[in-house]
Amino acid sequence: MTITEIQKVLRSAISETAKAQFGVDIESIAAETPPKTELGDIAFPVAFELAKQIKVATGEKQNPRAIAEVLKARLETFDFVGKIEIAGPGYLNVFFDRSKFIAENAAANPLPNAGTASAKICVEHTSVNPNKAAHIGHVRNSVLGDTFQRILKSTGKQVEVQNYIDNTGVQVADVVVGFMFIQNMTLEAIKGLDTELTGSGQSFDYYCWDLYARVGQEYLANEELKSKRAEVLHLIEEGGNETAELADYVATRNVECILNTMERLSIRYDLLPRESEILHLHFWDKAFEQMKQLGVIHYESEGKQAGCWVMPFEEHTGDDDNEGDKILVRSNGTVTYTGKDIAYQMWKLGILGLDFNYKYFHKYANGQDVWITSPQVEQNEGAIPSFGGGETIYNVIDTRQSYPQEVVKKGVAAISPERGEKASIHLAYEMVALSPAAAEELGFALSDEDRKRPFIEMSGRKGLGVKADDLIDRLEAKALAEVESRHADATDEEKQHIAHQLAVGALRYFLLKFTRNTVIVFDFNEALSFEGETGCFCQYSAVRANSIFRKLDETNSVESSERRLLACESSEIDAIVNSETGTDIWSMAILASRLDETVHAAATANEPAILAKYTFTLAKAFNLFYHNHKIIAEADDTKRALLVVVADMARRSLTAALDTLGIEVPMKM
RNA sequence: GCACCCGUAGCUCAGCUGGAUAGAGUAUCUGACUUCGAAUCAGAGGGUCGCAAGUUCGAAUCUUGCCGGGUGUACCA
Repeated sequence: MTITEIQKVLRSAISETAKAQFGVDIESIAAETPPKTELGDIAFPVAFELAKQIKVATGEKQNPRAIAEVLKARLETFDFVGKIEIAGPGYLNVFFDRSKFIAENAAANPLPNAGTASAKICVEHTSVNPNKAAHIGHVRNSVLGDTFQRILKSTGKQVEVQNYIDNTGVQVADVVVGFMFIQNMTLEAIKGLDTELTGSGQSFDYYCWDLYARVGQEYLANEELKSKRAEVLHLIEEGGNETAELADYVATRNVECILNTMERLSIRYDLLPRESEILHLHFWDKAFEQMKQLGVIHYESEGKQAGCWVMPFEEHTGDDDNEGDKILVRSNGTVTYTGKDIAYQMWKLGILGLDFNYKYFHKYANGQDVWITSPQVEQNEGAIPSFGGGETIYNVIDTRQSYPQEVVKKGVAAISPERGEKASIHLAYEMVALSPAAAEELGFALSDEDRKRPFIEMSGRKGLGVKADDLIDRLEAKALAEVESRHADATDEEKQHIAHQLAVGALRYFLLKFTRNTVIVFDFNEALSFEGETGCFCQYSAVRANSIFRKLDETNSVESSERRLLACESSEIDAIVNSETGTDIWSMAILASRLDETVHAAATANEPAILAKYTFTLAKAFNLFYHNHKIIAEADDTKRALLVVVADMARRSLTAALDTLGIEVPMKM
């Protein structure tokens, strides 16, 4: 039995006993992991809760320890239980039968549910405006989203990953203004520039990064240029004209660049839904009609918002400057982002009654396909997968967009009350900001006031930010130097591959170790570190584990060791595992067995950091285990077999945990 | 004004639905490479969990108030 199964059995036994012996119904039974192995493998603080309930029901005051005694007698009858202790004021501490547990879990899959299909879940992440290169703030979004979808898959869910392309928004319009009215370039000229850039090893999205910042600066001084923005935006939204064609080229090229950046980090998508299709395939019109009929929005005929369609928002009141209600349709008839997102989310949930057209976009190096939406029906080779229609949808979006996301959620819930607000989940996360020192390191002049601030927000408009590709390049270069110093004999290709794996591990772990609602104040030293709580540390631990198994001969292989353990008396194993030095062997085994439980906890709490922390703890525990036990050199046959089996449990669990974080284990490092 | 987030070791952060002696990393100091790889391990010092009340057998965790920092409240996204 796995830990999860054992917990389930124990919980229901406690619940039944509570009902039978004390007449109390207890809805949820908390199970804890004791702070130390010496205190047990699972702890139930349930006796305190029961004492309280009994007092409420009968007025009778019972001692928690006496209640725990009754539960103890019941739980002791299970064969997987070694012993039970009542500790402190009434903790019920359960100790597993160690030899039995190891024998049963030695060869178990650390993630038993992965791959078992169920109702589909849609995860939207990345959704970078396609007008410039991605910076590390965008990468936090993508890494969180990608890791979360991996976590969901590890719990057995079927997941579809979408990256929304806002190809008709203001930000794309700004770069288009830059190309057309600052650079005076036609579409042909831009294509020529693109070829030129590619030829000289530069990238289109970097060029746009600088151009976008320049447009932002020019707007401040040039009113005429600023007036072009609305014009251009209108033409892009309308489509079927030269400006729209130019914008489409610019946006698509940026999408390609951003997808390349993300692929460097093992982040891939199934579908790229575009905003232009939301408009041209009349998704909004349909959602708009439904909301009008249901009365969830209304037309404002007077006041500040006269001429607009708005959704009321009572949760917080407006002030002198702003109304509390949210505008979905502007007085000029155009739709806001929030409005379009309502239509998009309805499609994601399969309640819109319309579908996109699809075009094959790209095959990733690993064989995965990514599709993009299209205004017209396309001739595709092979079948188009079925997109959208998720049972639950997760939207990985900056916490600064919490307010419009609440509006979207309310709109969707109003149209589909039976699905309700639980169907759409905003996976919010705090921004990645720069320390004043980091901003200056990037060459930005700061005012004295700025220098006193706790952090400086990154800004695409100002061109202030750490570009993702730059950081990955720096990480790879640094890792390569380290690999070079340790494995000078390896081929260049091999060394580069390892350096790449280490860079990905470092960056992904760095962005995952913080919980979602922590602002990451970016620091170059910390982000570029390979020591301490880093991805590299976890990878190193796994690499060491693997090197042991490469050196084990046939008679000591994992399979032989498992056979040897099964053949010997359990008392013999118990003698080792229950001895003083054996306790940390057991600690290693039980910790390695908690991956499945941890992945479920991370999925339930929508918090990938829980898994990152566990992975680090596991790696640390293995390093200690590795230090304290000489596995290959162990003289005692049974103990050696036990060490091999436990080390194997640890490395498989560590490898699976890292894989769920999107981090590979190098061959050597 | 209103809504949301944060305040825990010098610094950066964990702390699960209230539970056992509040933990990591980093920095500082000390020790360990003839070994399955030292990108590692061990040890030491370092805490009024912002402040104050309340609920409870029990509070870093829940409630209220205050102080300090941040974000949002756009006919941007």
